[in-house]
Amino acid sequence: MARLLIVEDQKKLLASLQRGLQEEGYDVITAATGEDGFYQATTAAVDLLILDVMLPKRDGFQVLTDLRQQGFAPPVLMLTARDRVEDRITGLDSGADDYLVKPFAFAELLARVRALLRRDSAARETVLRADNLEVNLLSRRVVRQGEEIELTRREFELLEYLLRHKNSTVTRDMIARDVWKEPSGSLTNVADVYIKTLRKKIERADRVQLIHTIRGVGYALRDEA
Amino acid sequence: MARLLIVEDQKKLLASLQRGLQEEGYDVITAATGEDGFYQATTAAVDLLILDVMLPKRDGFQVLTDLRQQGFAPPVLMLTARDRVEDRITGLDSGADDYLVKPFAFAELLARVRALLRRDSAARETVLRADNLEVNLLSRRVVRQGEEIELTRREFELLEYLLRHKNSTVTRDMIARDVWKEPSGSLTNVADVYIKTLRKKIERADRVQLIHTIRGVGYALRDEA
DNA sequence: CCGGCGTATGAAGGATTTTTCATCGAGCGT
DNA sequence: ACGCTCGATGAAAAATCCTTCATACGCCGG
Repeated sequence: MARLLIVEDQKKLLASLQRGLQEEGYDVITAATGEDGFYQATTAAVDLLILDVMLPKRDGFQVLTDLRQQGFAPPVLMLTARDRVEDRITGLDSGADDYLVKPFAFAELLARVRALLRRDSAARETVLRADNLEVNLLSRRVVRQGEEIELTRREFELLEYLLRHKNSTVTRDMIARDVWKEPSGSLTNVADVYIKTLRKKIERADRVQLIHTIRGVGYALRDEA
Repeated sequence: MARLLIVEDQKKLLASLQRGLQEEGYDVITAATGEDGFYQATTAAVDLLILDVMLPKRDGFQVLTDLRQQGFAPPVLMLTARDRVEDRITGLDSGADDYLVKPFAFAELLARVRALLRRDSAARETVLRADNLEVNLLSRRVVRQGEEIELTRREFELLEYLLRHKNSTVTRDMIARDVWKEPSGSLTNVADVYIKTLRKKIERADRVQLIHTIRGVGYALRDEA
């Protein structure tokens, strides 16, 4: 589950936020000062930061500016008692993704947290699909029907190539050239062998055949959606 | 510049939003009904959708739900006169990324639009940098000073991890947990060994040291730009 | 039905990657 | 400066991945 960092100096509020968010299943870590918050944000692997503006020593705006400067990428939800429009604009422009004014309903905080995490993970997606097969090019994870499939580098590259040419036939020469980066007349049957291991891994329990043999030509990954 | 779609049935508000956003340099298209909004969102290449909730025929919630269903990915900012917490939660949970209650300050709308667009483009970024080192997460190619560097899977993942935590210290435990996906107290020094191979490959001819040892803590990839 | 061509398959060999281990060296506190 | 701890390093073992090869199978034309 996602890891949240809450930076808030009011003990009672901090405790109740932590408890509430943990009950929702989040992994919550906390800090009570701007300095500690900064430290935790840069050292723990945080998925979302909930940051109070009014903090002793270093205020939230400053912490956030410094973090973004450093390349801190996760979404940030600012909390504050200050309800002036200028404050909200300052917060957003110093790198916050959302801005919630105290007092707020916990349920709304939750909804905003969900929205921020949802977008963050959605935007990172670079996914190729066919049938119920999903290939994430960034995380390099392959999933079919909720089941994760482990592929080696070559297998992954071959599958990516087939997916990019979805519903059209690719010849062995094309594969040799583009996946193996070898001259046209590659003598061996490496590609055949890899097609086999791909089939074994991808078309196992699942009965829908994706990779079709085009006799005399090559292979085709078909998505009859 | 980014293209925004505004869906709003109040003519005067729509016109003033359009004008104001265009003055900021955005490419603005509009719709006055839920149906037209849905159509435009699915056919024009929209970077951000500003969506009113109260619309004739199909209301904003429904339009949004249908759009997300269809795979509509861009961020959505909902506008509404309804200020009940439940409405905001409904909006966020049906796929909105932000929710602004009328009447609002135009400057705040602008700040929220900036924040949404900023996050969206940042998350799509697929290149990590430090000094003159570039790591492309999609092609998995690593280049320093124009020279291509070949990394194995583990080396690449470790480097990516260090870069994602640029300018902060990562402990061996963090590396073990997040790169090797192993429980905390991993007994061996695999990470050390990989740090070494990374250093050898990345800090070769180039004299600028990137990976620093933080004695007693871990390692830090520093970018003193 | 048979032969021939093209594809599938199993297994082995080779190459690379990943991990372990033993030892060396460098920084830090006393 | 000494000793101790932590990190660096080289090399070898283990695991995995990639390629090759020999053979089996199946489709298609005659």
